[in-house]
Amino acid sequence: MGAKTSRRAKPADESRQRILEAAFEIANELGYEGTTISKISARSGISASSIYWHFGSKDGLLAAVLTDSFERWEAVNMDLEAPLPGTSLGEHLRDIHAQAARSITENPEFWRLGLMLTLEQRISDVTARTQFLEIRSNVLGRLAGWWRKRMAPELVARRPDLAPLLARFNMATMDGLFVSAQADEGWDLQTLATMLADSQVFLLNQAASEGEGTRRNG
Amino acid sequence: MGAKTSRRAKPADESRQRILEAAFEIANELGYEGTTISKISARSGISASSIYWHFGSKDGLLAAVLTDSFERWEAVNMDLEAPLPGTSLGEHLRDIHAQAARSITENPEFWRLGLMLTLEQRISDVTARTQFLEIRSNVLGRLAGWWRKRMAPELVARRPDLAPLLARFNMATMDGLFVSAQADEGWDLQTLATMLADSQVFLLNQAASEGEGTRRNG
DNA sequence: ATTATCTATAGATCTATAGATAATGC
DNA sequence: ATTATCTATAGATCTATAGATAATGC
Repeated sequence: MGAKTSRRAKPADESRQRILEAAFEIANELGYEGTTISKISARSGISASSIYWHFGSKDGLLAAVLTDSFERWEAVNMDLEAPLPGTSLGEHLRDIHAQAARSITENPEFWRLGLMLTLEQRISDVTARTQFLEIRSNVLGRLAGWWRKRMAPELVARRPDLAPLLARFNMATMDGLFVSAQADEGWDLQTLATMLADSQVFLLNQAASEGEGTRRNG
Repeated sequence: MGAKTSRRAKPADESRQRILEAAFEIANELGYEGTTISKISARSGISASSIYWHFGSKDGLLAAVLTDSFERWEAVNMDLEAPLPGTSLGEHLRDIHAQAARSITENPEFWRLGLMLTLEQRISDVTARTQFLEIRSNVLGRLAGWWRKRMAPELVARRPDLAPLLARFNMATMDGLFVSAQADEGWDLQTLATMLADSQVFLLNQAASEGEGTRRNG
């Protein structure tokens, strides 16, 4: 009943966008396995066959969802700057981590989706999972580069493993804070971010002083 | 074809166990949403109706899976001891975290399942999810208690928030190492565990020395 | 009688495609 | 002609239950 549905009312890819949004929301709530074309169709109001027309397959759709949401996430979260002159490394790190902690609570969607894809263990035929793992490894590389610039050249030469380790320690802790925030709203993420910043400064100093005169043991 | 299936060949709850195992494996690979009675039936070789007879519902089955796997996990992972006399806190922590890192790679199943349940955001009608969150909060409480015993009474009185914070920092980092290990096999978890131990000792000392004469600012 | 299993099946949901149809761009 | 949509539908899979059947424990 009511007006006959007019086909092709929308310009170009407004529908595409609606589908991506609905799929992103559902994948975020339920993971890859819980995301079905049916649910996406119901939420977006666009027929299942149109979804297939746009994306070809569930795998293709989820891959597009990941790319699309990554672009938005990256714009907000990946500006790694050098500390301003006059700012200590410790202060700067506290700022950076505080910002990261804020983004964990304010827009957790992209990272949550990625972590769910990481934990779901299908043999690897999920394109979106592979994409996320690549993004993750890329972010890690950028973090390591940032750390390398904060280290004295002598230290970089003596401990080439240190920058990647600090980067990994960083990412691991942030992943952990992320999961914690999902499990329980009551965490004081700001304080925990400060603890991480202070720990990193300590670890860096520890490594630097180990080299002064003494040969490392092990 | 072949011999007619004999019903009720098995004693008491051997079947129950087979179902739990199959369900645990599948839930581990695919999360709650990806776990279906059909798949469990196929993997365990036990008919769907028998599964319903044993567990009543999918929710009931997954709740049983979580309880059952938690018991096995707890037996291996939750013996928090005091440091032996003559061992420094730092050395002891390194041991503890090294052990935790080993268990992350050696039997990640229970914790992975829990994290997947945590990240999947269904409104909360999943009993297993609630159970895991309670377990998590319980583990956190035990960790905080452990830390409190390592702190001078004066410090406990002055910074009652410190033990829970160290516990949370600990758990967050371990969650993060866990996720990292799932994403990429190449991590040197032992070194990262050492970094965590050293950081905690540093944070504890930092808090202790802050109280010597100076009033904390903020 | 109770316990534990099976087969069969209803009804929902899911993936994917075929084929019709309407708007757009030549 | 191409683009973007819809309805209809096939066939698979899923949840859950009914009802039959066999072993066990009185």
